[in-house]
Amino acid sequence: MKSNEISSSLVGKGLKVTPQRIAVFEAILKLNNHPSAEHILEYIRKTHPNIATGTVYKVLDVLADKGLIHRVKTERDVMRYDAVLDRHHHLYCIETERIEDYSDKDLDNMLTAYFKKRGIPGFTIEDVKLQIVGTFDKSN
Amino acid sequence: MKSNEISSSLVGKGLKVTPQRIAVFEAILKLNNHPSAEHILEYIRKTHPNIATGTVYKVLDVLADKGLIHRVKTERDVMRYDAVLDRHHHLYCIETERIEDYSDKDLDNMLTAYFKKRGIPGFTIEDVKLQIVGTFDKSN
DNA sequence: TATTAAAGGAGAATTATTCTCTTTAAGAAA
DNA sequence: TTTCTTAAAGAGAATAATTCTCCTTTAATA
Repeated sequence: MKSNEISSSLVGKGLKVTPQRIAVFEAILKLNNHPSAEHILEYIRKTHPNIATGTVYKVLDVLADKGLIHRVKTERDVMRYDAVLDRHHHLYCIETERIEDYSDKDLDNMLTAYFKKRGIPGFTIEDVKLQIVGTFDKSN
Repeated sequence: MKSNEISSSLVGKGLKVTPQRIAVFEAILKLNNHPSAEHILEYIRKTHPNIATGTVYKVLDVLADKGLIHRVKTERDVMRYDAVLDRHHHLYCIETERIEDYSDKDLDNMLTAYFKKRGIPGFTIEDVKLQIVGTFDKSN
């Protein structure tokens, strides 16, 4: 995603385009392994040394609220972030703190069909996300 | 689960049985809607007014590490806890911070069969948990 | 009952995040 | 382009959850 595409998606959500917002968005795209706010800050400060910590948190919040990024949570860790590019689930490594995306169209279709047929009484489903917990093989 | 059963499960994990550990475990069982550390503290202090905050956190940590309870995370919220009684998933309400358990044997069987057949290259699956996001119907 | 390693208590410290208040600048309008 | 308005950014204090340190107590075992 290029800088002007980022601008468009901000405008599309009725948000003002600012250098800080573009920087945060670019950082999340670049740091593609679910960076924390701190990772993002560290990366951005290379090019924007004076950006305020609170600004990065505010930008992450507004981007997440508008659905441009996702908040990802770990069992132990602080909040982490994820650009919303396509539907995917997450692989969580028990041993390390590694998180990877996992996309699986067949799985999604199966789940959609399942819940369409069954539903959950008293609850309207918006989204179903899998947390697949386990370990990455040593060779990785 | 009675107090002596809690004791047995602690012993079974090689843990010493202490009044504090029993109190924390009992609180999680009693406060069955995924209490936070603060909820647990508040509840325990009724009967154990002098328990140290750090003790509760340490007990939660050791119970979770030994697999006697689960850590549950919300998108926005602090860590919350859950007694491990059976396999279940979670319903997250977008509008409120409500979290409910969702058990579904058929779903579990379907997922187990799916991943048994397909697997994930380079990853050994230990557990698959669903986060079902949506809204509870008004009548609830 | 004496021993000892594990666990608990107290409170300071840390860390991620939010808040408050002021200043700046993006985007709309003149 | 300049002006205006309001959203956004900056700075840093405040907060809240959690962890740490160090000392004391106690559960389990001999």
